[in-house]
Amino acid sequence: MINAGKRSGRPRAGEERLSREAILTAALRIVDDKGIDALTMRRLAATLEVNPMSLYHHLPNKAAVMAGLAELVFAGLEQPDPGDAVPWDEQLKDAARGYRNALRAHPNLALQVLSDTSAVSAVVVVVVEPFYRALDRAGLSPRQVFEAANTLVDFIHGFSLGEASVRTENFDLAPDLITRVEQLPAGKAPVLARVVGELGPEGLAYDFDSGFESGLATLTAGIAATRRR
Amino acid sequence: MINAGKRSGRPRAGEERLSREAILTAALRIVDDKGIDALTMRRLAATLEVNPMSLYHHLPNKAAVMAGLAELVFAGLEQPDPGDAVPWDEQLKDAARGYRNALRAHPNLALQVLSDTSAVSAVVVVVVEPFYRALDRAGLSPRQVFEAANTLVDFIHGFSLGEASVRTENFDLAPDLITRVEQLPAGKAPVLARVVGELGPEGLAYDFDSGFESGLATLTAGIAATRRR
DNA sequence: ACCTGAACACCGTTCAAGT
DNA sequence: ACCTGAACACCGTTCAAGT
Repeated sequence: MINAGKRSGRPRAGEERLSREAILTAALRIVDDKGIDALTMRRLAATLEVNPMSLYHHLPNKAAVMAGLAELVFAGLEQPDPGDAVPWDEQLKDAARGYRNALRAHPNLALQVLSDTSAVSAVVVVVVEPFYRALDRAGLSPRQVFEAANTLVDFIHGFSLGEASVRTENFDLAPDLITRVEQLPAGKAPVLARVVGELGPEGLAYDFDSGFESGLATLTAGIAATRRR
Repeated sequence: MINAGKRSGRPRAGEERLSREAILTAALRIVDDKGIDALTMRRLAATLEVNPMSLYHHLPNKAAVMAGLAELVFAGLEQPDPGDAVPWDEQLKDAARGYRNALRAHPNLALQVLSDTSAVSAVVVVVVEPFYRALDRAGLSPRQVFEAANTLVDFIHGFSLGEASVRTENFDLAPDLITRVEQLPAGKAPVLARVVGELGPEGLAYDFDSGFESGLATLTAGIAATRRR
């Protein structure tokens, strides 16, 4: 209790203990350390050694805290763009890897961010330029650029959702999938059962990195195919 | 107040007012009508005209209610498989459309389901067979089938996430995107700005159906390309 | 202007008591 | 076995009062 003898009322000049930024930083720490459910206004205030109500002078409500977190995490995200030195598809893949890494940096927050339309569109608009640049270089029409970028972003979101869920729950995909397949009624999903059987536990030991690369390879190949028509 | 004179204690035989199924059905109705946040144990009990605590005799806690909802919605989902009468890529697209439609049927629930690993893997294992069948027919190796199916499912999840968010918030993509692009610092995202400008409001009037089809086209083209190596 | 304390209207859940 | 009532330990937020 460093601040046990705290007084109420307005702090003296230069003594403000609270600011929007300080609140959001503390909130991000809670989310990263204890998960999204652990973030309550009361707990947040407690870690700042402040009355819960003090927060409301800097942020209007809890939703604003959430939105502020999304902003905090992604606003500073600058995509390192390899530029025209590499082929367009490498440029595109690099942009995708950067975006995935950004979403991965705060897995507890990612679930929240990806379910929040306005957070997503704020983030996407900041992040998407390298995608557009690469797709433009590939020779796509404006409409094709727009659609390909959307498809790629959707893939990254879906992938990151799975990745974040697994991270926050510490669960092992391969045994889970095998068990589930075994529990299905016999003959219900023959091809699935055969493929899973042929791959075996080693083959299914899911590696998120190679799964992501595989998706990128498929998507860039598909985009390249679209281009030539 | 139909049941104002309710008594406590065990109901007579054949008089049970509560069951797991009745609870979940009522819960789904609340979620569909008022959104996921409106689903509280106390409110759920109220709509069933029952004491909140009675629910705990049928489901251990609120998380079980959520999981039960995911199960309820997707367990009965049978994919209409056009079978080998159509080319593999049409079969694949049909399976994807069916899965998207299933996620779309309860948009308020979709956000929840897609953030819940165990719900997702339970759903996926039931839904994924037609994907495997089509990809197998395309001549992919087991490993390629596995990876292509994952990529496709990730795309559908990311797409559905965006679709569900927009539905639950009733928001218009095109003006939002244009405004956001205009608010970016000049020169920050030149290609994005140019593409958005060339498409114009009409070109950006986002149609989820054609966005989804565009993604499917790219993915199937990419899968076809992978196959021939 | 900024922080506080008490209060309001909620939550999910435990536990002992009814029939 | 199934339902209930009271209680506990929380929430987010409003409002009036301090300095």
